[in-house]
Order: sequence, then structure tokens, then C-alpha cells
Amino acid sequence: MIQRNATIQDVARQANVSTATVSRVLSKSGPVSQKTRDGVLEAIKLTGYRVNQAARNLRMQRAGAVLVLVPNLGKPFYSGILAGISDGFAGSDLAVLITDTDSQPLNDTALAEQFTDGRIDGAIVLDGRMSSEALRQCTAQGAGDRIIFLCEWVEGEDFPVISSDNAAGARLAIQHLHALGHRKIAHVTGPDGNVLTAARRAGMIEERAKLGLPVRPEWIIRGDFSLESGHDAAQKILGMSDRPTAVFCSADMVAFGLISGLLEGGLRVPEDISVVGFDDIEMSEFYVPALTTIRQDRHVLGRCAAEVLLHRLKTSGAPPLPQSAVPVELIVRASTKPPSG
Amino acid sequence: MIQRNATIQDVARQANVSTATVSRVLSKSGPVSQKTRDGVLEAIKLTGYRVNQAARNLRMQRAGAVLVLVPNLGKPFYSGILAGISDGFAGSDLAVLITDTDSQPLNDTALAEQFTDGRIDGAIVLDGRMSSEALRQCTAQGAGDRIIFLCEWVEGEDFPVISSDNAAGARLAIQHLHALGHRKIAHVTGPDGNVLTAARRAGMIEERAKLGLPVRPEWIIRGDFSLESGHDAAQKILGMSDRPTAVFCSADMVAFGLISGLLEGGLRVPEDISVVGFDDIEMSEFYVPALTTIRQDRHVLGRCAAEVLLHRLKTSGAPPLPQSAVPVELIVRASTKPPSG
DNA sequence: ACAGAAGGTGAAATCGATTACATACTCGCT
DNA sequence: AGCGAGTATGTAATCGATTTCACCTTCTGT
Repeated sequence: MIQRNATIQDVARQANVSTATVSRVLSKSGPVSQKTRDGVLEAIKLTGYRVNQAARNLRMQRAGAVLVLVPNLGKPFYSGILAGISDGFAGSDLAVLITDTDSQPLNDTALAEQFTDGRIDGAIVLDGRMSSEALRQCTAQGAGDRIIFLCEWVEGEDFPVISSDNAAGARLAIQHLHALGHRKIAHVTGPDGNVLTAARRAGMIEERAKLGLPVRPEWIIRGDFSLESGHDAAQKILGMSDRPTAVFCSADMVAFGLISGLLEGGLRVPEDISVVGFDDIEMSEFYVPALTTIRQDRHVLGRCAAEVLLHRLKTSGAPPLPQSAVPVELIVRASTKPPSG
Repeated sequence: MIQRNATIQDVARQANVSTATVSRVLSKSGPVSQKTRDGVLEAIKLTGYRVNQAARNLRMQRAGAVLVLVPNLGKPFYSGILAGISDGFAGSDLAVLITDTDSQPLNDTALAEQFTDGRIDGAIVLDGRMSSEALRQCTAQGAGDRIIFLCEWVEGEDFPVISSDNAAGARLAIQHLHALGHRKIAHVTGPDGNVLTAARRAGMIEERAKLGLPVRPEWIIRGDFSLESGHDAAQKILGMSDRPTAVFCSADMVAFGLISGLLEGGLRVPEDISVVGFDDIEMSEFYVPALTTIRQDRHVLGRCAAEVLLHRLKTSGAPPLPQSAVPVELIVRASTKPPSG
């Protein structure tokens, strides 16, 4: 059986019909009598025929794939999202391409070229650093309504965005700490210029103001969502004269780095200082202390993005997207408690 | 500029040559005079032409993509590997498809069908649960030498395998604990039937025997590489009459779960009990206590697999693969110390 | 001066599907 | 009987590239 794969021609010959008829049976387009249909199906089984995607895609002027742009595949935060995306595309016959924009930075034209090259039908972008120029190119290619942003987005562009309610998450974190009795609350931000950094920081500042909490500029510490930046932030906090009693971190990984750094400096968590994270990655439940955090439903985020894109690809009319943010949830664990003294 | 993309025909017309010549310029196959070459390149620039991949793939009888089968995208262990794979394929014009075999289990024919459908040219499999039947189907399709295993593999099949030296890693872990003075060493295994479980357990048993360390059956605790299984293992250890003074875990995640569970039970790590992990995922450095572990170079593993597959796709002669395992390294951190008392 | 090799080019077949269009047949109805 | 509608099917064009083959120039060596 070392022969080339059966083609639609082979099936047609076997069933004594034309390729057009076979195609009709396959795609259920157009009328076919029950008898010929049975004959064709029989022939398909006999020959072991499977439609060749390259040929179909060429003829139908589609690519049969979507691209997912992830800033850094190495971050556990993304894995749940990717699983959700995979899930969302499971029924469709679209393949999911994944590219790490850290290890292979896209230049301004790269994304648009993927469309032009007929490599992809759509894209889900998780990287807010995408340049406006790159997006303009995609729109010029007519790919404008086949791109959607997930989690992050680019300020000033109006592509559909699926994301968690970041500001609400930040407010939840502050409310929780406030309810425990904390008044001096610090924040380790994400990287400058990142939209999530902005949203979370804004939510925190707003809530801190609403609750009338004291503010010191040094309590806002610049981070970048990484373990290391959390670790660095710990040093800064250890060196402060007027130390906060609680820290709200912009990501769980930051919180881990922070806690690790604080402990090295002799501060206990949560006895001396409370810590709240953001994301609720799988690890957070098993960190020591288990991390109080804001849960983002990563699977739903991914799945939702996939479904929206899928819908847009099917009915290219770009239906209005329900722009509501995906809700977040406060998960209270062991890393927060009322301030001592 | 809302017109269809330029085709090779448009370029040919623009440059006053035939499509054959344009194709020759593009693929550098066959002779073309400098003058026409320049003309064609000029025309390409003018029209903004880019080659349509679906058409090229159809004609060249290839898919232009490789598939990566990952057991669970949610595990941070895999992200570094995927980044390495992406890296390895960066230069090629192959797209990387990623599928999570947990969320979309492959039936026996699914992988082979991807080949038949002309969707993929090759596959990197990270899931040792692949059935022999599925692999047989691929071989029958002539795809046998376009599949390579990474990290895990299927016993009894002879596909190329890229993996770390798991047994050596286990031996390193035991040697380290022994050197610290530990004699009563437990092990939390991976899931039953997993090849890594077997390799690591074997390495551990061998080394324990070589060093003449005491053995108790209950010191080998069944796990499954997950946080939860580590947490469960802690309960078992807490309940033992003759408690081990150190535990070698089959994965870092297991170690985290274990430490978290031990602490809940009132045991301190490393003061009361030492813990060694396996993998050295990013988190391990920032866990509290920082985890002593066996490092697998995930980026190299991924990259290496990509390169081997790439090579095999280019020269379909399936060259002999250097079957040496990727070396591992002992990383000593804070979770191990000499036994007390 | 001429055979033969080498360089340069184009026409047309090809990859394997989908689909517009044409054709043929069967009804039902006037 | 004849006509229109509807059903069932086939022919051939098409998607956009690559590649075979044939042809025409130029050289080169004798």
C-alpha cells in the first residue's frame, strides 16, 4: 500500500461519477440523489480518500489557519489561555499557529504578510506592543476585521478586545486589604506603557482614593510582571523608612518574587506584610504561603477570543462585539491577614 | 488599493516575461540573466507581490507546517520547550501548529490523518501516551520518518527521541542528598506507565542501591507530575512512622505541592526534611525555599528536536540520529541541607 | 565553418480541489 | 402535447504557484 494518496479523481472513477458530484457529496452543497450519494460514500471508504487541504484552501481562497501571537510562551499565565483557544477552535477545521513575539519579534510588516501570503485567515494578538503601523498594514490588506486582541490591546486602535476587568480586579484587591485593616498599601506595577499596567494601576489608585488611604509615591514600584522584578521590589520595600503593610502585585509571578525577596530580608508573609497577586496561575494555590490573588479565567478568555474570531471569519460582516470585560474574582488564601500592631 | 493581491501572473506581465521566469528568479532555480532578474525584482517591488503559500504548497506537495503535540499546555514545563521549538523553526518557512492532547485527545487515526490531509509535513510528539496503532498508521502513510519524539517516547517503537538524561538526573539527585548525609530518601514518582517515571525511578533505585542506602517500599510514593500529587504525597509522609529525611520528586511542580503540604503538616523544609525537584522551571529559583533541582535545558531540547526534524524533512533520507541524551545539571538551592540530629 | 554544449526563455501541464454553467431527465399542469 | 420548474449530473474553468520540455541564441573547440 505504498501508493500516493487517493484524490477526488480516484473516488469519482471508483464511483462512476464526476468529481463535481463527489465534491457535492463531500460539502453537502447542491442536490445529489440518495443512490449516488451512497455510491460515492462507498467509494470514499474503499479508497480511503481524504480531502487535500492545500488544494481546497487554494481554491477557496483561504488559509485554513489562525495565528496566535504570544509575548512570551515561557510564562505560565499564557498556557491556560492557549488551551482555551485550542478548545475554541476545536470544532472548526482551522489550524492554530502559535508564535512567540519575544523570541521572534515581528517587524511592522510581518503580520500583514502572513495574511498576504495566504498563511492565515485571522489572528489573535496577546501582545499590546504591536505597532500601529503593523496594524495599519493589516487593515490595508483587508485583514482589519480578522484580528482580535486578547488580554492586552493597543491604545487608540479599535480592534475588538477580549480581556478581564483589570480595573475591577485592582479595586477588589485594595478593598480586600482595606477590609483586613491595611491602610498603607504599595503596588508593584507592570512594565511602563503596558495597557494592563495602566488599567490595574488606575483601578488601584481610584480605590485607594475612594477609601481615603494614604499615598506615598515610593509605594508605587515599577515592575514588569516578572519574578525578578518582584524580587527587586522586595529590596526597595525593605529599604523604606515608612514601610507599607501590604503589597498588591500586578501579577502572581511578581508576588512570588516579592515574597521570596521579603523573606530573604527577614520579613514574614503575611505576619509582617500581606501580599496580593493578580492572575491566579496554577502555582498560586501551592506557593508558601498560598497566594491571595485576583483570578482571571484564562480558559474562558482564550475560548471566548477563539469564538469571536471564528464568528467573524464565518460571517465576514464583522458583527458588533459585546465589549464587556470578562469578570474577575478575588481568591483569598494565606498571604494576606490583618496587619500586626 | 483595495484590490486583490498580486499574483505571479501580474509580475510576469509587468516585467514582460513568463511566469516560469518569475518563478525561477524567486526560487533561484535555473538560470536567469542578470538583466531579466533585475527586471523581475523591480516588478515584484512594484506590484508588492508575495507568493501564495497555498498554491506553492499544493504544487510542491507539501503542507508547510509541522505539528507539535503537547500533553498539557497548562504546564509551565512545556513553555520553554515550545519557545525552543519555535526558535528552531524560525529560519525555515514552516509554520508551527500546536495541539494540546489533553484538551483534544487524538484518536488512533487523527495524527496520520493530519499527514494524509496535507496539513503537516512532520510532527514533534511530547506525549508518550501515543498509541502504537496511531504510529503504525503514520508509518503506513509514509510519514514514519517525519515524526520525532521529544522528552517522552513510546517504548518499543523506534522513532528518534530527543530527551534529557533522566536516569543521570535521578542519580545526581540521590548523590547530592547522600553527600549531605541523608540516608533515608523517598521518591515521588510520575504517573504509572510513563517512560519518564520509569527512567527516573530506575536511576534513583540504582543509585540508592549503589550507595547502600536503606529501602522501604512505602518510600516510593506514586505521583503524576502535578502539584496536587505532591500535596497528597506530603500527607503520606507525615503519616509515616519511619519518616524519610529527604524526598526526591519527579518534577518541580510535585516538589512545590509537597513542600506546601509538609509545611501545613508542621514540618519545615529543609530543616526537618530536604526536597529535590526535577526540571528547574523558572519558578523554582523563587519558591520559598528556593528549590534544589535537576535542570533540564528546555530551550535546547526544543530547539534540538526542531533541528532534527527540519533536517529530516530536507533530506528525506532519514540520516542516523545521534541518540545521545541531553545532559542535565544539579542546581543546589535552599531546599536541601544536611539532616538534623 | 560547424557540431555540440551551455545559457536563457516561454508554452503548457500539473498539483487537487470547488463551482459556474450547460445539459438531461422527470414531473405536474394547462 | 407542450412548457416551466425542479432535480440530478457532467464539463471545464479556476485558484496560483512550479516544472518539464522545447526552442532559440551564443559560445567553444577543432
